[in-house]
Amino acid sequence: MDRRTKDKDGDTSAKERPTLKTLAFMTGLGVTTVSRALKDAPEIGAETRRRVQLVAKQIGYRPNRAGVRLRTGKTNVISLVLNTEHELMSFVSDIIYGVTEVIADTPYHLIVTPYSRSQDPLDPVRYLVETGSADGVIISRTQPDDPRARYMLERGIPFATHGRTDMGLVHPYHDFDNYAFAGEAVRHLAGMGRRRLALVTPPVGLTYYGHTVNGFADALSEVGAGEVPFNTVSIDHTIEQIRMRTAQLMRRDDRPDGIISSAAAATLAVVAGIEDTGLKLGRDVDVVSKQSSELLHLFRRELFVVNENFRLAGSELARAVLGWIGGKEPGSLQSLSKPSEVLPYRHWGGQ
Amino acid sequence: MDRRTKDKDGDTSAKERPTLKTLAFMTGLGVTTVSRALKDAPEIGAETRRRVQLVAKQIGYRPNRAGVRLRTGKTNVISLVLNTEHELMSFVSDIIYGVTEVIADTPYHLIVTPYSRSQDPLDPVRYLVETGSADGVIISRTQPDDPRARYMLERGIPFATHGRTDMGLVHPYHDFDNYAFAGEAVRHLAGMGRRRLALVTPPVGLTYYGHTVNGFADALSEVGAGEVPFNTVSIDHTIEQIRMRTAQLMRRDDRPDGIISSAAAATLAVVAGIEDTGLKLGRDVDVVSKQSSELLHLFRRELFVVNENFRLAGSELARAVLGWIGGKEPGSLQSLSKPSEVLPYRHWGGQ
DNA sequence: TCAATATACTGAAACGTTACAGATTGCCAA
DNA sequence: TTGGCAATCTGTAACGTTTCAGTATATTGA
Repeated sequence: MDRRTKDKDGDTSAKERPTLKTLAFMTGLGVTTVSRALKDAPEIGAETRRRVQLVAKQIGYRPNRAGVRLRTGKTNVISLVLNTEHELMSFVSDIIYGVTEVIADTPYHLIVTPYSRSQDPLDPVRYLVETGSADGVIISRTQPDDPRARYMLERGIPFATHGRTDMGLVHPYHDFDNYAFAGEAVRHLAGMGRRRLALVTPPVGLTYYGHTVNGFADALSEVGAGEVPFNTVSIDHTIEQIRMRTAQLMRRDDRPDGIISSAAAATLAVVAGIEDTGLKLGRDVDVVSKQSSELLHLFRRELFVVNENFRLAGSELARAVLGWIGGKEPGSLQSLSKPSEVLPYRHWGGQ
Repeated sequence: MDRRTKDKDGDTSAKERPTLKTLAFMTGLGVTTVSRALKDAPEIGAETRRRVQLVAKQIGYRPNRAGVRLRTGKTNVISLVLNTEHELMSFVSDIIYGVTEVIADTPYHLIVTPYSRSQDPLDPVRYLVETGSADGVIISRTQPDDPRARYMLERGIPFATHGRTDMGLVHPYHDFDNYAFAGEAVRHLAGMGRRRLALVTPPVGLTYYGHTVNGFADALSEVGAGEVPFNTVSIDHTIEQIRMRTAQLMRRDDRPDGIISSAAAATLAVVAGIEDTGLKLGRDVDVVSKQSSELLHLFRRELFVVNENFRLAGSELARAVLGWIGGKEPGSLQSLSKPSEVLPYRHWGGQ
């Protein structure tokens, strides 16, 4: 018989990954006892518990995920559901880092579940739930009446949304206060004497479109400034479209003297469109933009920015899902991130 | 007895997810037969096979991943290993989309495994291999003598690297031809009469640092231009550092009249640094930069760009790992992406 | 002293899948 | 007729884990 044949108990070759059976053999206990000792079950003697845990640590035991998952249904997986066409570049990378930061010292893995324009956004969520592929889900591009949230609420699977819903249903979320952002931006521009403001909106249909538009409108009437409608684009449009439409806008007689943009990439296009018409940023028009990385000031120093931290969003969302999975009240897992004040140009790094 | 109690065979409640047992019950066959019929095993009758597959499709049977994984060890998971500090934003999002595009119609899931500055880059890879968490791994920031590639080669786990190694070992990779990029950039600048060129390099230690530097040096001597050493920064440095060091560089007597930058974010900082000293892009100095999204021309129209497609890289890498898993020769799963020509400003979208 | 009870541990079964080692049937050659 | 063989199908075991239903021993109360 081959000398390296694996024993029924324990390992002779020391090559295979240790299992509960290995631990049971080494400690002289039953696998049940070992299993319970590792999870601090009450009916295990204190010394036995310590002994088992010591040995487990020594030989680097790690529970087999497939075993656990098959037996308990627990996947130890969080899924981040992303739209492969319309998510912002910076959003994807930062939110992933934020999530991984939080789950780093948990047994959780992060899987990325994509969907594209052609698909119903509900598809990937349905897949995840039906196949039981994740213990928790994070979705973005949240809508006021979001079928995905409704579905997951029905099926009882923990999730968190980036952005709020407005369905009268309670669930964890993290959101940036876009109402406040738009308001601050308007007040800032008004404070500089700008009177005719235009808004580059978030995608129509998403909840924060409403927040932004309302913040904009409320602040406009508060400061007594006027709106120049600019409904032909949103930040979901291509750079080229935004640039062209901005140029069209700026050639009108009633062109705005202040523009507020909901995303950095759109802002680049807006500025290009402005300059295409020969107008000058800071003289003819001022622009306030949200950004998620410190790049816009390099682009044009005349830009005003408000920072939105997507890495924080990722962390908060991960914490929220884990909290729900861990049994906390969904209602207690909601957070709203306040915008920074509007920041003007400042010189970095130089002495 | 509760009426909704689950039968030993089949489902009465029709609420649970179908398994092989469900299928076996419905077709009147044994689970073994069903299992084999679903994977087109040869010893199953043609009609039985069709019948089983029909029923399976009808009731939406999906193999339980945990069951398969426990039994076979196959995880159906590809892991993308990312550095949470130094990866480029655009890299992360595009490469993820590229990968998901390819694995979309396979049973594979993508998990993101992060590591940070404080950790040995080998750690996450070791974790993946030791716990058997993935069938294939994709790594970036590849080094000429890469311990991760060496390790995975030893352990026999399929992987692909973004960037090449130089260890005399064969493995799948996808790379951008940075030697060609640097060469093209030099020739372009020389063609405009630029004679003293500086290079903002990739991170020292990565393989493509060498490729870039060599392409730069070879082309310099080919066209008879000179190098202005600029070794105090790489694209891994912060925006602020690059900006400051560029300004220092541009204040020297022997300042360059042409700069080549290996990444778009660094280019923003370089341009800012140039302008901090009162010099003008296009007049005093020309800059050629790599970019992965069409943004630099919006930034300064005088910039010259070469496009690198990270989404393509993601797809190629995914194809490569899947190929290796599927039994193809590692040596046949290598691809090199040629740079586009150097592109000057052009106006988009306008009529 | 005896039963009741608490304490510490254990084997067997089950989750869903695949691989192994048959079992059954029909057909053909000798 | 019989033996052999191909074509189809099947039960059992195993992957590693947790849960269920115990068992054995010591401790307690009366």
